[in-house]
Formats: sequence, C-alpha cells, structure tokens
Amino acid sequence: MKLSPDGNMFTEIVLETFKLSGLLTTVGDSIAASAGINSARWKILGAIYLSSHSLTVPQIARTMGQSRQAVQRLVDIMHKDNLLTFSDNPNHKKAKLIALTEKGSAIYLKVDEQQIPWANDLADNLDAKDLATTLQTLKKIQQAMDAK
Amino acid sequence: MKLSPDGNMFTEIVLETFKLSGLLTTVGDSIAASAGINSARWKILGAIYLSSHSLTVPQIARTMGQSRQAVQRLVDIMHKDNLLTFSDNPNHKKAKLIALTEKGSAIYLKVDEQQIPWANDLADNLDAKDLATTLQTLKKIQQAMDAK
DNA sequence: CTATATTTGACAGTATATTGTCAAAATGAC
DNA sequence: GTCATTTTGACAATATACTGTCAAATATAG
Repeated sequence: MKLSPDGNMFTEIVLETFKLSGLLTTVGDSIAASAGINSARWKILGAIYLSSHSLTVPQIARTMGQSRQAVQRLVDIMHKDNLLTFSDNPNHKKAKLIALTEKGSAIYLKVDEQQIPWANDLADNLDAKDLATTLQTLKKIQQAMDAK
Repeated sequence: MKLSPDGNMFTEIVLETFKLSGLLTTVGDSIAASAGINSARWKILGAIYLSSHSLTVPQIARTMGQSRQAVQRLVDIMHKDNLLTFSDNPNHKKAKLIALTEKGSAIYLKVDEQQIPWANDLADNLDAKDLATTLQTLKKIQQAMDAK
C-alpha cells in the first residue's frame, strides 16, 4: 500500500508537529526562565489561568494532552512552591480543585509579558488567513483522531 | 501589552501543537507496537530511512529536533537490538555513520504498512488545500523561530 | 599555519512522562 | 437502589529527554 498524496502531506504534518513541539518547548523554557520556572510549569499555570476557574488534575491533564500522573507530579511540586492552592471540590471528595496563588498568577503574567511580544512578532511575518487555516486544521486532526 | 489578533491565533497554534504532539505519540506507540517497537524508536528508523543514506547521531537529532544525547541513547540501544549498524565516517573520525540493518528496515516497513492506511484515512476527511497550507505554515513558523 | 570556536561522543545528574497497579469515589445502566 | 464501569489519587518502576561537563576531532578566522 502506498501513501496517497494527501496521506503523504498528512505524514509530513505529523513529523513537523513533533519537531515544532520540541522547538517550542525549548523557546518556552527560555521565556519562562525569566520568571524562574520552565515550560512544563508554565503550561500548568496557563491551563488553569486560561480556564478562568479552578480545575482538577485530570482536567488539566486532558487540556494538555498528557497523563494525569505527570500533571499530578508537577502540581504537587508547584503546590509546595506556593504557586497553586488546593481546595475541596463540592462535586468530588477526592479530586481537589486547583487554583493559582497570587504568586502563581503573578509569575504567569510575568511570563506572558515575554511571550506576547514574541508571539506578535512571529505572527507578524505570517499570513493571518494561513494561521487561521492551520489552527482549524490542527483541531480537525485531533477530532478525527478522537473519533477513531 | 496585549496579544494582537494574529498573535493570539499564533498562541493557540502553539498550544494545539503541544497537544497534538502528545496525541500523535500515543497513536504512534500503538501503531509501532505491532512491530515490537515504540514511537521513539520508530522516529529514529524513519529519520534514517527517509534520508535514504547514512546519518550521524547529531544529524538525526537535528532532523528530529531533539538533543543529540537523547538520540545517542536510543541509537545505542537499537544497535544492541540489531536494528542499526555503525560504520566509519570518512569525513569524521568520531562521528560514526548509522544505517538500518535488514531487521531495522523490515520493522520500519512493517510499521509503515500500518501507518499508511491510517494517514490516508485521516487525510481523506480533510481538505487537501488546508493540509498544504498547514504544512507550509508549520515550516514557516520553524524558520521564523530559527531566525531569532 | 595558528589560534579560536564549534562539533562530537561519553558520562553523570536531573527532569519529565508513561505504564501499571490498587483502593476509594463517582458515574451510568438497569 | 444495585451492580458494573469509570474516574481519581497514590505509589512504584521504567522510559525518555535535557543540562552540564570533559576531552578529542573538526571547522573557521586571521
């Protein structure tokens, strides 16, 4: 069996996604470093901040597309570091709700200050329509995979 | 400072890239499992196979966007497992050239047999033009990042 | 050619992520 | 309500990846 032309493009997208993910993590590490954290912790802060309410560990994991154990580990460390608070979940006895502390929120915003001009700058050199198409297509790929 | 509309889209693409990369690795693991390997080893085999000639460890690492140490570790294991051969590099005394053994090649092709219908199937439900735009945009993002 | 900078393999230490397992809690089917 | 299934936190074992460091090999600048 051979790859169809579209299947071939799809395969290339897969490979580029892997590569870009690695590059973005590296850049993310240097951006986050200015606030004393790393990419992994930044992603956790972002998931909670952007949801605009408290989340449980499994919810964060699903948002990030990672295992709940990996997220749990980071969340526990960040709780010790006073970046996150745990509070009781009225809907679940075991699954605590996780929110940002002031320190956590401040750090997230500080990283965001660095990330925003970076994203704006890079986006400037790209076509807005192409960016929209790319975003939609990436989402569609995920949906298509979920459906399998 | 605020995110521009384009900067915001760009940020969303970054987050989707992270998520998709994780999902693809998971799917890749199950595809590769049928041949007794995992995603990480599959990626190494693919980098060599697709280059159609021998590569050094740092070359593979650059292709994959990973550290040379991570690749070296996997390559050493795969050499022990008789998936890869080392040969002297006429252009470099230390950096050996790495190629696929027959076993490594057979395993790669076996995984490819699974991956091809999967990619064709998913690509079928997506617009060819959108896929092309997505691929080009992902590449452009990488170039823009390299330029910084 | 020489001096400097970069690349490379090797090694150690650490960070991150996955899988598997278990029991408690929650959910859904009936 | 009851029972089977799923979700969740906790823990352990393992896999994967990054950083830093070092010396040898290579490449580059002058």
